[in-house]
Amino acid sequence: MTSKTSHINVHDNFVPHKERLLAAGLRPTRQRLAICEWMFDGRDKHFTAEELYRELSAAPHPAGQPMSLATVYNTLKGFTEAGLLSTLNVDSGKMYYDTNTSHHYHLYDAQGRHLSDIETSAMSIMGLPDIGDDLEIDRVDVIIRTRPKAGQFP
Amino acid sequence: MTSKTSHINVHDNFVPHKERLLAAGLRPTRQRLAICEWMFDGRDKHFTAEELYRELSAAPHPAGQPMSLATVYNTLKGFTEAGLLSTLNVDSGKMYYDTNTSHHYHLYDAQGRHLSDIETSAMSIMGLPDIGDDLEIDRVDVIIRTRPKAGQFP
DNA sequence: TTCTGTTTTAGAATGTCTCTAAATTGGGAA
DNA sequence: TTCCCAATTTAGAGACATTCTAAAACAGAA
Repeated sequence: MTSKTSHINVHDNFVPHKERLLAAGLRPTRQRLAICEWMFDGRDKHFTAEELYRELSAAPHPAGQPMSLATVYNTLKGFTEAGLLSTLNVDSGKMYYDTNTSHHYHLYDAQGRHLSDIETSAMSIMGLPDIGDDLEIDRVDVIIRTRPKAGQFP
Repeated sequence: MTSKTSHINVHDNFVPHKERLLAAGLRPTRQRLAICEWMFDGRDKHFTAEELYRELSAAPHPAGQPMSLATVYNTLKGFTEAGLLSTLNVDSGKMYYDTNTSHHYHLYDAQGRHLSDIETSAMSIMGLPDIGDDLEIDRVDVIIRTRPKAGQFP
């Protein structure tokens, strides 16, 4: 076990991201790799462009790379088009990105401004409307918005 | 029939709107009445502030009243807080308003940028997640996004 | 190493919406 | 009716998210 993994060093962390980018047809630049490293840490993440920019600008950070805000916007758009990210409209005014690209629903705590995923297997929607023969369903967005229970002291 | 309705003139159209505003605790100003007249024509409407502004600015129009864009924004915000309108986040960047204030779902044709309502009675959602004892569900937003069927020639 | 098309960048520009402070208005009181 | 005042409207500035532009930097092939 030790011998097999002993020559895996920190730089190897980039390899899966590099492959992921190449597979998506995106050139693995320093900036894209840094964003991948921050985003794809194994847990589902929901964030805005501004949040990602702040995270990567905050030095020291494992994925810290000086990067312009325009690059963050460009990259997130490119990743979304390439299918590496999905987008979410929780509130008008800013776009949310989601590292979970499978079809799923969302729970949104407006108080804490926190989003979490709900797998489609956990919930079911019945009675989808008839949309005619020329259209098909692209996706079904569901956002369950919660608030502190009435009579609750926050 | 004629005698009973013969002295109902165009100005009477404003009366229900005036009452609606007063009931909502809003002073029935010229601008608010014009917006009401345009919005509440009996059919459910989905629109942005900019669209309403353009509609009311386009003369001649039955509800045409010179009105600043700031007033449109202020009024829509006030109407929403008073429960006369509901809001909808279809795409980030702009807010959509809906004259249907009952709880319902939406069908969104991204091609034609057209929204339509789906009554909650027509659809059912099962398996809502457990959200703990301190929170309650504020509302469940559902947007069914459609696209032209693959292999379709638009 | 050189070359070329891609990517990044700073800063300007755009679009949506809010704020500010001054002018106008609606509706009650006199 | 006329006066008055708080509520409303307004133009314009400001704030914020995002996109655009055109020039500099870069990645990867030759």
